[in-house]
Amino acid sequence: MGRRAGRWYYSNDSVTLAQSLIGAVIVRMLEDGTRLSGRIVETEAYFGMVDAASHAYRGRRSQRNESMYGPPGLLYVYFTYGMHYCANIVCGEKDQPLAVLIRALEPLEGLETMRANRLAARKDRTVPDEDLCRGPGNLCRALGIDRAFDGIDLVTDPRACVELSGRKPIEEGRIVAGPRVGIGGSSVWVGAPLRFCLAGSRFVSGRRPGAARNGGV
DNA sequence: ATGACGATTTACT
DNA sequence: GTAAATCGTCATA
Repeated sequence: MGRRAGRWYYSNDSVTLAQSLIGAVIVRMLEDGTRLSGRIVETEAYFGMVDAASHAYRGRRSQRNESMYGPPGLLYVYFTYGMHYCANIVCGEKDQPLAVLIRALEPLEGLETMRANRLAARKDRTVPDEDLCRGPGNLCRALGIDRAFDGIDLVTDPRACVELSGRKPIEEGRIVAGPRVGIGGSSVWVGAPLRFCLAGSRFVSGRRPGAARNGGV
C-alpha cells in the first residue's frame, strides 16, 4: 500500500501533475472501511485562464468551478450532460485554476462494489473489469463520486486520496501523449497534446494515442 | 426568462 | 455510425 500524497505533490503545473499521476493510485475510502482504488492510466491537463477548453478560461469563476481556485490538492467535481460527473485534481498555486482530469483507472480494490455501482446505470448484467473505470464519467460512477465531493481536500479528507506507490515510478517512455478528448472550438488548444496515457494499457478509454507504436501491457 | 450546449455514455440501426 | 438520455450552467434578451 502506498503513502498518501501531501500538498507538495499537487503544487505543480497541470502538465507535470498529469504525467506524474500516471501510475499513481487513487483511493476512495467508504464509511464502512471498504477501499475502492485504481491505478491511474489516463489523465488530461487543463491549463487555466488561457486554455480555451478549461472551465476557468478567461478567468471564469462561479459557484460551479470555485474549487478550481482553491489550494492544490482539492478535488473539482462537475456535473455534465445531465447525468455524468467528472473528477479533476486541482494543482498549481491557490487562485491559479489549473486542474487535471482523471479519465481512466485500472481497478485494484473493491471491484465488487464498483461493479454494483456501474450496473445501476446499465441495462446488461455484466461489466467487464476493463470497463469499470474507463472514461471520466464511468470512473466517478464506479467510485461513488458526485458533486458532494466537489472541493474536498485529497491531502486530508478521509473519503479520498492519491497514494504514491513505493515501487519505482512509471518511466517517461511508457507515457504517451495525444489531443484531449471531446474538446470543441477551433483554437490551438484543441489539438494540443495534453492527454496522457499509460502506453498499451487496456484500461485506457477511446482511441489510444500512439497505439501503433507501443506494445501491450 | 429563455435557449443552446456540454472535458459523456449507452443503446440501437 | 447515429441518436437518445437529461439537466445545470452560461450567454443572450
